[in-house]
Amino acid sequence: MGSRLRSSGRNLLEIIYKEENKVILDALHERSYRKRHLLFMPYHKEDLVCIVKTGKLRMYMGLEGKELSLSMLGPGDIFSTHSRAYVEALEDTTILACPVFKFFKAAMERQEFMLPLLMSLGDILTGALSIIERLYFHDIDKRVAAFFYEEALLRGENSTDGMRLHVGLTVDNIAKIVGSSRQTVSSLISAMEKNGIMKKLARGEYLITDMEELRLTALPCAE
Amino acid sequence: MGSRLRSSGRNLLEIIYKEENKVILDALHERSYRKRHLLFMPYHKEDLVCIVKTGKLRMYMGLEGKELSLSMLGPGDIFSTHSRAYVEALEDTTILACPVFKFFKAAMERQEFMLPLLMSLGDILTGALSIIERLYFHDIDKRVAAFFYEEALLRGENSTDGMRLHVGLTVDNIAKIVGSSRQTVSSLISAMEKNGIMKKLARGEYLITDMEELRLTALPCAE
DNA sequence: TCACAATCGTCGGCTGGACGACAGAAATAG
DNA sequence: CTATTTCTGTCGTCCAGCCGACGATTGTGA
Repeated sequence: MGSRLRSSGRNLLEIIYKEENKVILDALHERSYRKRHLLFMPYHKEDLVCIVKTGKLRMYMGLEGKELSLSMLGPGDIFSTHSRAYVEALEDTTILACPVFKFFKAAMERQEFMLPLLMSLGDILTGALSIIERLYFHDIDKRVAAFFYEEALLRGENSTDGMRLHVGLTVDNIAKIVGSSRQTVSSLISAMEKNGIMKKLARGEYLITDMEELRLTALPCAE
Repeated sequence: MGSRLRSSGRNLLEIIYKEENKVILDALHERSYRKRHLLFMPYHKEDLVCIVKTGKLRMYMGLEGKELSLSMLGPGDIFSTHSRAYVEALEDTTILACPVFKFFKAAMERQEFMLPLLMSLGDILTGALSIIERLYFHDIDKRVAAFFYEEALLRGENSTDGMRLHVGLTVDNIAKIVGSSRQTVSSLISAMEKNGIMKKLARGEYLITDMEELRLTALPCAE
């Protein structure tokens, strides 16, 4: 998901497991959590930098029952606890955590690590700007279409009757990602089926029957 | 403006002008622009890091006549051109610019600079998350009240009849900052006057007559 | 100083989309 | 396997706030 707050890549994990970058790995401590565990609340008092080792996390903001998913984090992704976001485990997960300043000191000694780290931070900021842009400038029909279009580009599989897409998310989950209500997203998916663009096969499974029409619907939200 | 995309401080300027950090200053090139000049368009082809030396810039996103101000940048603030934002000069401005990787190399040699740089990036990301939160979770009346409340905390001046506040922005400018239309912000200001909370003295000048009521109106948007 | 541009307050119409509700279907847990 | 929980599609009501329009006021530049 290109518009999400995450750095894209396993670079960070590969780098810290190199022998010459041992100082960084030594600064990090493993923590494991079970599925559904709420790892961090907003303004967590420990000011940590964390790297996901295995598993999957969801970072989101919430207020009065309403939620906005900021990102789905996987292995190699980095995040900090000094923010107003919740972090929950979507599956059993292991992270590598370190107090911020200790992390900085270690990172400062390894240029090989520092550059991808900065690039990761840059990616996260780009993702935040993308969320802002979408929420402010684009209506929800564009945002939903863009969501599916981008998912299809990333993980769609061609088949005889169209492009199969295993999203692995419920309609409610998708709604929290695109910043809308479940009911609205549901009816938009229904409309796309009526328009011959996409068909819901089962929970989390879709068939995109007209990729070009989906792209046009998503414009200019997805480009 | 606490919720804006800017790092708060002159640290970066002070640091790069120290003799021992000459390598960083040598990497930066001065560029000057007149008031109203559009410095950078979205996806500017030069991938630059810039630090404001003097003057004032506005960074904003725009689409089809609609704009959202992301931040007001002043001396010591840092930004990059690799983004989907426009950058315009609000007054005559001088910036120090450098290609990203060259900047990184120089910064990597000076730990004294690197830490405040990372903290600046952290501040910018915090600001982005704050914008997301406000746009998504709070109605416009809260956002407007929060805007004035925070401005008052920063630069309000006590007087006999209340707190004088020189914002220096038109209603239209404020609307672009809080993410709304001029008409809506105007009518909200009018309502606050009717409710005895704040009074508009002149363009960009306000008198806050009930700071506590303003704070309550702004909750939970401003905390 | 004057002409013009920018700013502004106000009104009313319109719309995007949230959301409660409900019945049915699918998945999960014991 | 069964009971329970989660998910879902659909409908209809409601409302936050956008936006065109217009006349008045203020600020700027020559």
